[in-house]
Amino acid sequence: MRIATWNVNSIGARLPRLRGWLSSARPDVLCLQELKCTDEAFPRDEMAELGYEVACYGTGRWNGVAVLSRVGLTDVTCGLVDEPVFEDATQARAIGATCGGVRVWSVYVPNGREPGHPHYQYKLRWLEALRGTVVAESGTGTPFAVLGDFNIAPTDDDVWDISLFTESTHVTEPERKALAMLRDAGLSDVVPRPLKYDRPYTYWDYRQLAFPKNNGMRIDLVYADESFAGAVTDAYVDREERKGKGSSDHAPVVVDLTP
DNA sequence: ATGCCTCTGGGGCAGAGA
Repeated sequence: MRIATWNVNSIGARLPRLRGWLSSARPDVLCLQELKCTDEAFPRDEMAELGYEVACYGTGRWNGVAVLSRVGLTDVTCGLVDEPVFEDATQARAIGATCGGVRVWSVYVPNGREPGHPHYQYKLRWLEALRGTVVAESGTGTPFAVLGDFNIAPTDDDVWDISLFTESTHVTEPERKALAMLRDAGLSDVVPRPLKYDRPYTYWDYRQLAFPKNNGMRIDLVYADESFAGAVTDAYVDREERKGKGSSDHAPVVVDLTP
């Protein structure tokens, strides 16, 4: 069984690349983030042509998450329990579904903007709500994982140059502590192979030749419980998908499990 | 090293991304 996660940075702009990637990689389950579309605008017919059912949660211009599956799709949950709001609005950042006997959550963790910003506090509160969902749903014997854009680099080696991040989100102690709390709740970080170079970055900025220079970050993560992690046979970052015109700034992370 | 930022909404350019 193949499960993947990909921040596509707009499902509309990425549709040709998404179709091509689904046809070649053929994941059984794909978690998507940053749809930037409403539920009505999601290209369900195009996904159905490729054999995928869709569960999506999107509100338009920003955010938006989905789960695609060709091994069944049930028990869809939109949003976290006690999910915090930002500026009085709930944002579409988490969707859970059960696919082929595996429980997955596709998440787009708030960016945080900068330490001290209200969005940063929102990010930390949001991660606490995610932990609540993990505690409630993982470790039951049904393989469970949270996959998505966590907007946190777990270690200093997960950014290309830590000295450039002294005033930045993504590497602060409270953010990393939130990840540690997820691990304390029974999840482990399924670290993918990089395919090239020595670090499995998943994101490279569009600017300043970041991708050719490999100035990347590992912020798209797979946090899996024991049942899920124990079944993993391989995991890799599909950096080929970051190349060329019309790419997302994130690459897919692919995990293979025993059937 | 595989390309010097891209996306949406709205109809210009602001806001977000990380």
